[in-house]
Order: sequence, then structure tokens, then C-alpha cells
Amino acid sequence: MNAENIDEAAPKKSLNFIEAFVEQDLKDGKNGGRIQTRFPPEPNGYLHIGHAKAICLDFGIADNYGGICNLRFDDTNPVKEDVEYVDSIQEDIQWLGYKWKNIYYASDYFQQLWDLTIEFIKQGKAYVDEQSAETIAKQKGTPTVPGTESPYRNRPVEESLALFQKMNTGEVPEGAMILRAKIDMASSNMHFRDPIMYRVINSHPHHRTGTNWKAYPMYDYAHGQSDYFEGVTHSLCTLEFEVHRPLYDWFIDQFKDSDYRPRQIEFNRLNLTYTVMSKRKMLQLVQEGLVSGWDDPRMPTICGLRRRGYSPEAIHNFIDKIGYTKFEAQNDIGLMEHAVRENLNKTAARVNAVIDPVKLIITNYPEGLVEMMETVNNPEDEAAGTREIAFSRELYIERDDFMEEAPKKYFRLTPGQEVRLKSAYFVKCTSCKRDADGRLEEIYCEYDPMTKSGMPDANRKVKGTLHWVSAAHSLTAEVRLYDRLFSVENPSADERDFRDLLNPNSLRVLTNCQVEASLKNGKPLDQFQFQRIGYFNVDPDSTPDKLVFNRTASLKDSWAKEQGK
RNA sequence: UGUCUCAUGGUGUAAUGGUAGCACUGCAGUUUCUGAAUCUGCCUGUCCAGGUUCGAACCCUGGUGAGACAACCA
Repeated sequence: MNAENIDEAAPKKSLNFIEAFVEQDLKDGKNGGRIQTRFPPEPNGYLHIGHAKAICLDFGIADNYGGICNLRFDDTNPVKEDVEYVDSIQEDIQWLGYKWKNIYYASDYFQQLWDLTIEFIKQGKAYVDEQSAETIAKQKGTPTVPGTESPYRNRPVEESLALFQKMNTGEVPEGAMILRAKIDMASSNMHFRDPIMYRVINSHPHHRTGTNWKAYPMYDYAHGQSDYFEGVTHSLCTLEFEVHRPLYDWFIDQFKDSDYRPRQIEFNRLNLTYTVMSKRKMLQLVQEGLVSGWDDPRMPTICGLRRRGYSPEAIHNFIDKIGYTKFEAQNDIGLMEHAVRENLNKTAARVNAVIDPVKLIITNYPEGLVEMMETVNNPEDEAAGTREIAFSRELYIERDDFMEEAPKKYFRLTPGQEVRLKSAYFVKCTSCKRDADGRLEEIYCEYDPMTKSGMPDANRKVKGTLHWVSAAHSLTAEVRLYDRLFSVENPSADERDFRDLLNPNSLRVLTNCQVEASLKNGKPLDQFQFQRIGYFNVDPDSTPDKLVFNRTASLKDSWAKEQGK
């Protein structure tokens, strides 16, 4: 490459294939240069991290190309839908930082769709089929065997028209009649074998239209037409809809009356290792009480991640890292953890907490003396400032920060080895006391008064640094790490830090967690492990299943231990 | 024995006819007031076989492998 080209080449940002399509459409002058997308959830569950991937794309494309993105609830099946979900979906999208232009509901188009369908039937392109679901399924054939035509296929238009009207009055029981498009029972694409356009549902009222309608349009019909009504230019969806695209286009062609046409483009859905993302399974976890709700921190829902301490930025970072392609991928949960660490390391305030405390007594430190030690709130953000924490003769440290007989690479407290107490002094262990069962009760050590933080001697090299709380100044909290209840009988935080715990700050936390749940059929649910290292959002109203923990040093150890290494 | 889609290190992704690059993981080292984070280095890749071309991850042909499709779900 010669010198002239370098300047042009350098800033070139690689596009994902969808952006490339959009740019090509723009270049071709399609749809008058308009860009419009939509995020079309069915309100039948809470949004999860997989939806976040779609949301970032739908809203992101609109933002990047000066277009608009609407929120549309695909509420064509009242059996599964509920306003609870409508509300939570809106909340979660907003939390992610996106603003839709308009909110639409597929149910808003029921009348329009109905009128269109009447015309469609009059043209002889659809018929009412009165066969049972089983019969129809049988006649459909298989992917390799052509289907057979329904005996009702060529019934008079007037008859279909009259029956279609009846389908919506309530006199037709569910399952007795459906409206089918007359296409091709021998098509190699199963979706063309006279697809169902309308079915009767009168067992459940619709969450918005109540009992006004008894006949409801199916996805394949309603979705494309909704896109068309709204002026969507790029209808982005996941790979499993690839086979539906020809039908999507077919229905558009039947009704379109201008040059404008929406275009469906598919991308790969998010598959996260160790993570259950099926709405059906998540619903089961909620209904059977295996989790505290859709926002249980172990859930991969947006609200669960929010409670777990993920920030919208962290989720955006993660989505940016994984990309959009045409093939199924397995995304490592580690990548998501990396994204959240990257973000929260810069923003989360740290506090001290001891989970499994053991008393550390500094034998040469004056009894009754209390020194206030200054410590930083966030080592990666000077603006976060400092706070003071009380230091005294008797402290608590983490039980596994001490080993009487330590292996060579153990950098924490062990007899004869000097370590730093974070923001305080260097101490050297002299001895320890054990109870009759050999359980560690107290550790004794001596401090070096010349090594207080900030003093010249504090620059001396030590291998290890430990966190601690002052016994007399600490408070006890009952904390739960996900499914594990840690009842800390001894104080777990100094007073100052305990107040921090009640602040709505993101805090680091250790979250080793494995859940095994059983499904109704007795088969074990995929063993899933929601998070190894995580962060927690602590809010004042929260129940005590929150834990603050400022140490990351031993995470690798504890994880290795769990793996039996 | 159909139709559609896809195939790049362990994983995730770039390169769209012109030097296979980036990130995560792993390993090694560095640094740090907690072994995290940071920083550095290393390892590892174009599914196979032909063809077109000066040149192929990319275009063509044929294999192989994977996923989606047979809900009155979306």
C-alpha cells in the first residue's frame, strides 16, 4: 500500500454485515433513503441478555444512520401475554439507555388486518378450513414429502367469507376453524403449504383489546404487515426466521401498493455458555419458586443483571465484543464477565468486608488506641475521593488469608512473613491460637510503627496485602451470595463501610454460585452457573441478599478450589 | 434422503481478489497498597478436493460437516 492510501485506510471501521446491507440500500436510494427499524417483543416474559443483543442492533442501526426505531409489542396471542411483561419490557429498554420513537402494538392493527383479510378472501386467496389440527398437520406432509390439499380448499368464496365472520363472533369454538392462505401444498418450503392466517382464541381475553376479538392473526401474517403499516425498512430478526422470509415477502407482495417495501434480515441469536435463556425454563424457575423472581440476580434477564450490578455500559461493551453474524455461535460467559469488570473497575466504589472472619491481634499496638486511616474509594478513579476507616489493636481478617504452614507461593499471612494491612501498617505473624478441634481462633502479630501508609518505610516491598476491619468498629450483616446463605456471626464491616453498603453504589462481590434445579418431568435442568465473579448493585430497599466484598485477590484460588485443582 | 442458511486459532470475530488482523481464554513475565486490574511476550486458524487468476479465506464446481424448517407460538 502506498503512502497516499494510508490516510484513507486507517480510519475505516469494519461494518457488520447488516450495516453493510443498510449502507448498500442507502446507496441504492431504496425507500427514499429512509431507515426505520423496530424492536418487536412478544409480551410473554421478561427481556434477557439475548434480547439486549437485538435491542442494541435495532436501536443502534437507527441511531447510526439517522433513522428511527419503534417499540412494537407483537401481541397476537392472548394466551401467553400479560401487561406485567409490557411494563417490564419498557423499563428494561429504557434502562439500557434507548428511546423508541413510538410504541405500537400489533393489536392496534387488528381492524386494519381484518379488513385487508376480507379483501384477500374475496380475491379467492384464502379459505376457511374446518378440519382438526391433527388432520391439517397430517396433510402438511414433511420437509421431504409434499402435502395434500384440504377438501375445503376450493370452497366458494362466499362460504369462506361468512365463516370467517363467524370465527370472530364467539360462536365458533377454538380449533373448529382456521383461515388459511391458498398457496402451494407441495412447496419445498413448509411455510408455503397453505399457512394459517387466523385462528380462534376465546378462552383468554386479550390484555389490551379484551374480548373484542375472537379471531387472532398469526405471526407470519401480522408481523410483516405490521412492519409495512409502520414503514419499517429493515426488519431485523434472528436466524430461525430465515425460512419465514419468503413468506414474509409473499404477504408483503399481496398487499403492497407502492415502491416501499420492508426487508427482513436475520442475525445469529445469543448463546451464552452455562446460561439458560429459554423463556419457558425461566418461567418455570419463577413459577416453582426456585428463584426469587424474574429479577433474581442469578437470572440472565436484564433486570436480573441489573440487580447483579451490571451497568448498561457493561452490557453494551459485551454486545460490542460479540458481534452479529450469520452462523450460530457459543459466546463464552467469561467475555461478559470481562466486559463488566472493565466497566465497573473504573466506576465502582470499594468497601471493606470480611466474609469469614478470624481475629487478628496486634500485640505491640497500644490498647485503646484508635487511628483513622485514609483509604481510596476507587483506585482507578481519583475523583471518587477517600474515606477514613478506624484501625485498632484487634481486627478481623479473612480466615483464608492465614495459613500456619504455607506453600511456597502463598503471599498472605503466615508465621514469619510480613504483609501489608491495606491502608495501614505492615504486620508480621508471631503465633496463633487454636481450639481443641484445631480450629483457628486468634492470630497474633506485631506491627511496624514506621510502616503506616504514606510513611517512607511503607514503600518497602511486601508480597501480600490484606483487607481487614476493626473488631470494635465493625458491624454484622447477614449476607447471601446467591443461593448460599452466609450467616456471618461476627462483624463483617466497619461502621463506615457498612453505611457504604447501603448506598446505591456498584460494589464488587464474590459470587460463586451453582444451581441445580429440577424440572417437572424429573429430568435435571441443565446445570447452570450464572456467574463466577460479579458485582452487585446495592440499594437501600434491598433485602439482605446483598454482599459487599472488596477483595478479588483470592478469586482465582477459590475458583480453582471449586474445580478441584 | 427436500428447501434455506452457514463453515477463519480453544472461543468470539475482522479481512469482500492483494501482507490472515483484533479481542477473550490459556501459558510465561512485568507491575501494583490484596494474587484482581494493568502492561509485555508466546501458543494456536482459513473444513476437504478440484478449478478460474499473476494472486483465492473471498469467485466457480463437487464433497464433508453444522443449524433452521413439518406449533391453530412468536
